[in-house]
Formats: sequence, C-alpha cells, structure tokens
Amino acid sequence: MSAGVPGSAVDEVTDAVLTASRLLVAVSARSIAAVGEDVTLPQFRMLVVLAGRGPQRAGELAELLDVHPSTATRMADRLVGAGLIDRVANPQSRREVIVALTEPGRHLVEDVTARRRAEIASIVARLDPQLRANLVSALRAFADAGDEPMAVSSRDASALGWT
Amino acid sequence: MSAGVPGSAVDEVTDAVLTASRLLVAVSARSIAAVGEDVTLPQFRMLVVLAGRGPQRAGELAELLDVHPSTATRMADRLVGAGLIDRVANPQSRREVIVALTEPGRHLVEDVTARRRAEIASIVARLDPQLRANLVSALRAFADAGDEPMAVSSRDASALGWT
DNA sequence: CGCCAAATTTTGTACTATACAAATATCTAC
DNA sequence: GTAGATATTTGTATAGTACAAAATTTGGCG
Repeated sequence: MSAGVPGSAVDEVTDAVLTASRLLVAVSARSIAAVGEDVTLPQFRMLVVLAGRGPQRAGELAELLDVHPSTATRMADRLVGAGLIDRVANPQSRREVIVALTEPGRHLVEDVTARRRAEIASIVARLDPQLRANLVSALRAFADAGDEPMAVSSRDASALGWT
Repeated sequence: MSAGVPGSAVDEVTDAVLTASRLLVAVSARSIAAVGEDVTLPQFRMLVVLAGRGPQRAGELAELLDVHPSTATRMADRLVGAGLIDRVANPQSRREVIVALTEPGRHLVEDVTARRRAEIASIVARLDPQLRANLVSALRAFADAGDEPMAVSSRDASALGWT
C-alpha cells in the first residue's frame, strides 16, 4: 500500500463510508416515498438545488447537478409535468430558460427534508456525543484530503501506470 | 428536532457523509475508467460480488445486488457480451443458471480494486492517525444506529404522521 | 441595416438500469 | 404423469444519461 497505511484500514474506511452512505440514501428514499409523491432521487436533487439557490438558468442547473444540459431538460420536462417546477423564458434574453419551483414543489422539498432530518436526527441522537463530534471532524478531514484533484502522489501514479 | 440534537448537527453529519461518499464514488468511477474497460458502476458491482462470493445463481445474485431478477438478467447479458462473465446451466437443476467471472472478468476486478485501494490509501494516509481511527468507529456506530429498521421513536412517528 | 458567429436550449438517437407482468422451462410431490 | 411451485427470461414501459444535430436568440461588425 502506498504510504504505510495497512490495507485493512483502507477497506475499513471505504466500507464504513459506503455503508453509512447507503443508509442515508435509504433514509432519503423512504422520506420521499413517505410523502407519497412519485419523484425520483435525481429529480429530488434538482428540486433541492432550486430550493437552496433559487430559480436558475437551465444550463446553470445542469452544471450544478453535474449532468448534460439535455439531461436537465428532460428531467425538467417531467417535473413540469408533475407541477413541481415552472419554466419561463427570461424576458431579458429569450434564449435563456429560467427554472423555478412551484408552490407544490417548494412544499414537497420542505416536507421531505423535514422527514429526512427527523429520521437522521433520531439516528444521530443514539450516538455517543463524543462519537458524534468525531464523526463530523473525521469525515470532513477525509473529504478534504480527497478533494485535491488527482489524489495520488506522482510516485504512486507512475508505479500504477497512470499518466 | 426529535431528541436534543441540534438541527445543525444533523445537517453536518448528513453533509459530511454524503460528501465523503461522493468522493468514494468518484474514485471508483476513475478507477474503472483508468482500466479502460467500458463497464458501468452497477456492472462493476456485479463483478465484485462474483469475485467476493464466487459463482452465484442468477436469482441469488439479484438479491445480493438488491435488484429485480430481470434487471440482473439484463446486466448479465451485457457482461457476457463483454466477455467478463459466463453463464452456465446448473447440471443438477437445469432451471437454475450459474453466473461466474471469466478470467478477464476476475482480472478486471483485481485491476480496478488495486487502483481504487491505492487511491483511497493515499487519501487515508493524509489523515491524522487519531482522526483515522475516529472515522471508522464513528461511522460504524452511525451505521449501526441506523440499522434498526424504522429508526424513529413511536412518539416522533406519530408526530410526523407516520403509521 | 443585415447577416453571421456565438450562446442556449431542445430534439433525435442510443444505451443502461430499472420494475412489473407474462411467458417459458424445469422440478417435485402426489 | 400431471399440477403446482420455482427459476429465469422476455415483453413492455419509464427514467437517467450522453452526444450530435437542429432550432432559437443574441450581438457584433462590415
């Protein structure tokens, strides 16, 4: 292994993060289902972005979601069909399209978010407070450590045949 | 909030776990791409299960991956096409189909896994050792706390209008 | 002014993942 | 040996995804 970290530690961290993440995804899915709306997880992500950052240009929205613009268009089609978002041409520049939550859309996000937060809170509440503090700092450090693009030393990279 | 846990703690934990998990998914995707094979993440999951538990019945495989059997069939179709798995009828019970890695399939898994482990190791290596230990124990505790099915107190549940 | 290049979005096409229902094939027990 | 149970595949439909091409709009330049 590349830097004095035993392989088992790598696998333990990987497993632990992925398990925790699966749990959160399951909680989110449950929360959406509980609200009874027929919205997929990617669609919900779009709604959350709109709730958090306000109305957005279609292309900007695609970038925020890290999908191709045409993907965003089609996702938006479905959400418009469900009455959860509106699409209006920007009067200043009619080639741009502004996407915004409708009232039902905002409601949905609030509803689902409240349920999700409540459920996660009930999990977090069961954690020993010391562990709880560790969790956040350790995960942040982990994410920060991985943030630097191409997170491998050049020695490792060449050893593995990377460019 | 349900149990004396400030909302911000909930959001911090949620954010931290999801960010870390996104990082890992990105690492995995990079590792697969680096090997140059045109395999999707779900397909790779199937290969990993086969590598870890040996040849499996089609239905068993679907359960392990938590997808519908027909989904597994189609995923397997593509992997057979790519020469990464084999499908043989169980001689003992010809209605059953056994799916197994081919040599190229096993190779692919080993290759990708090695790259992924190396990259994650280089991230983990940057962590303060104390944080590293905290990370695993805290995440495990979190996942365990969430494992209990329907992780909400009945008081919370009724307060939220759950059944 | 008018046209052409750049920007923005949508449409056409193709493919994967996914589920449900129905068809198919096999096995087993009576 | 036939009926019911079991295992898989096929038919059909939908969502997410990308790339390429078309459509629309804007803006600048001769």
